[in-house]
This record gives sequence, structure tokens and C-alpha cells, in this order.
Amino acid sequence: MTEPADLRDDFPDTPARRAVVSVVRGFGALTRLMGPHYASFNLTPPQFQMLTIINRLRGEQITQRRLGRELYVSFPNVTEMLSRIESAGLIERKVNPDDRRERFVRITRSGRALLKQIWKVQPMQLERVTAGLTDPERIELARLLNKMIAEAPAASPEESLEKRPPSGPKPETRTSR
Amino acid sequence: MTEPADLRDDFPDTPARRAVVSVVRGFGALTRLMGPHYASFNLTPPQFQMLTIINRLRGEQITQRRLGRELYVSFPNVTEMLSRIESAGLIERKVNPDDRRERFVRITRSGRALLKQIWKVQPMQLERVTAGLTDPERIELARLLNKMIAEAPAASPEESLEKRPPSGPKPETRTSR
DNA sequence: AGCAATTAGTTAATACATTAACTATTTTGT
DNA sequence: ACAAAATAGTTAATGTATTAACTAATTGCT
Repeated sequence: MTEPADLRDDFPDTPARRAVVSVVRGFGALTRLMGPHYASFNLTPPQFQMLTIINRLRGEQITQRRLGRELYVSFPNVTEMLSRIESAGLIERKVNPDDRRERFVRITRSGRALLKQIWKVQPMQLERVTAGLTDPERIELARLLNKMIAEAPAASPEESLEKRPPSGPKPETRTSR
Repeated sequence: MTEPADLRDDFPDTPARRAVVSVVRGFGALTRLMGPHYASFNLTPPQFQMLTIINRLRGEQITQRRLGRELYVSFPNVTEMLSRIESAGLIERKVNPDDRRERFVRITRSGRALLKQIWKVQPMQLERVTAGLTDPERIELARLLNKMIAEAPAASPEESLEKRPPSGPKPETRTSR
């Protein structure tokens, strides 16, 4: 009675598995390729993302929670990232006088100047890291991933970041960490 | 004909940009969806990857450098991750008596038992997180990403992890970090 | 043989990311 | 009005990830 030999040493190589593995590897490849580019502007990739969002929402009153939702990032992480780019002079935070719990985030003149510098070369960098694909392939890749994201089950960002299940079964103490 | 207003506030929305943005978001979505699954086995996603590779290479003499190359991860990171899963009893390290700089890594009986547990549900989880796609779409997604990775310019893993440019121009001191 | 260069691994400093627990406000409900 | 609940943000603890700088062991060259 020969269970497929693979089953004893691994799990099956399904299309779903290939898709997930390739997304993880693709992300790693992009990060390694783009990192030095951002570093040449003294930014990390997440810092660039953050700055881009803050700039795009310019004109609105941007709270830190809003940024967490836009970037799909936890709120404590927003606090720390903002502290760093604030001390670099790229953004500023100002308490909302109408609700003193909130702090509005704004990009500074210096932050915008930096972004404009990056924009000059950014399209070329994106071409470079996706050089293996044609334009139609790039669009198809984006379509597939967006479809995957859009139709993924539950655990939607709002849910996982905002609400919490009304006290589900305790996640059981971690021993190995 | 006015220059597209967007150009002053952002950079162009090219196919390359859409592709890169979607990969980053796709990775984030997968991480959030899979995290709780691994957590239920007291593992993080990278720890599972590490354990899987170590198991797959079982029978070979696995050095830590080898693991770094397989996982596209820096060598110090290998050291720290192994320390954690070693103290959880999932792997063990043994100095190579023929070259005492090296330490061979092996999965323990307990580590293999854990992997087998995970394998029982892993395929279902991968189906779940890619539920938005059909099988042909999953395969096409993997094909596009693998093509993108394979044909990406330079900065290949071996290069960036092993060699270093023969002392290029100093990367210029970071001020903001 | 003996010293320089290389190689394997670790440690240090820093950044990103999470959840849990906390403070300080504002809102709600009686 | 005023206590309870909700909301915004921060701090703490931990894990992942990087580069730079270090130790220890081996190899190569003369």
C-alpha cells in the first residue's frame, strides 16, 4: 500500500502552493533589488511607502490610525516609523485641538523635496526590477494578485486591525518564543 | 495641453508600478492570512520555511551558509532563527569535526513530528489564501513571478550574500537612521 | 613552517513588524 | 453630571531582517 512517497517527506506541490511560494519569493527579490535604491536617499522601503501615502493624502487631516489602515500596518508600528521620519525632518505631527487624542500628520517642505527627487528616478527603477516581464505581463500579474487579495477570505485589514473577536478561545501560551 | 496634474503630485502609474505594488500588497495579504495558521503550531512563517528547508535537505550535511542561500536570507539571521528553533527542540547543531568552523544542522525527531502535523492541513490553508484564483490562474501567477525573478538584473542572491563589490565608492554615511 | 587571505559563524546596532498592556482623552448612557 | 465604554496613541516584549565588525578555523603561498 504505497502512499505517494512524497507525502511522507513533504506536502503536495499544488498550484496553490506554487502561487504562494512565488509571491513570497517575488517579494523578497523586489525588496533586495529596491533596497539600495531607497537607501541612496537615506530611506528604507517602508519609509518611502509611508511618505508617499502621507503626501498623497495631503490636504486631509491625517490621523495615525488612518495611516495604519492605508498601509496595512499595525498602529504601534506607525508610531515608531513616524518617530523616525519625523526626527529626520520629513514629516511633522500636531495635536488636533478639537480632539486632543488625535495627532495630525503632515509632510514637511523638506519631505516633499525628497519625494520629488525620488520620483525622478522611481519609474526607471520599477522598470528595472520588473525587466523580466513585458507590459501586458506586468498588468496581468497585477490583475491576478489584486484578484487574489480582493477575494481572500475574512481577516480583512479593517477587521484584523480594528475589531477583535469577542474573546475567542485563548490562543494558547507560546512556549517556543 | 496641460501636463497631467498627477505628475506634480506623484509619479506615473505605469504597468511596472502596478506590478510592484501588487506584489508588495499580495505578500502582505498572504502573511496576515497565514500567520495565525503557523501560530497555532507555535511557529512563525519564517520558522516554518526554515524547518521545511532543513527537512528537505535531510541526509545532506547542511551548513548554516547553505541555509542562508536556500532561504535568501542573511547569515546572521540564520544564526538567530536557528537559535530559537534549536531552543524549541526542533533542530540541533553539531560542529563538523573535519572543519571545526562549520556546524551541521539537523532536524530532530520532534521537529519532524511537528512538520508532519502541519502538512496535514497545509494544503488546505494554501487553497484558502489563494481562493480568489482558479488553478490555471495560480499557475500563471507563479510563472509570471518566477520569470520576473529569474530575469531580474544583477544583485543575484549569491552575489549579494557572498561576494562584495571590490570596495566600491563608500555608500555615504546615513544620517537619518 | 609560517603568515596572509579566506571562510564559517556570531555579536552589535538598527529598522520593521507584531500583540498585549498601558495612558489620556472623548463619547455614551443613565 | 458622571461613571463606563470607546478611541487614539504610546510603551514593552518579542521576532524577523539587514549591514558592519568581530572571532575562530582553515587554506594557500612563499
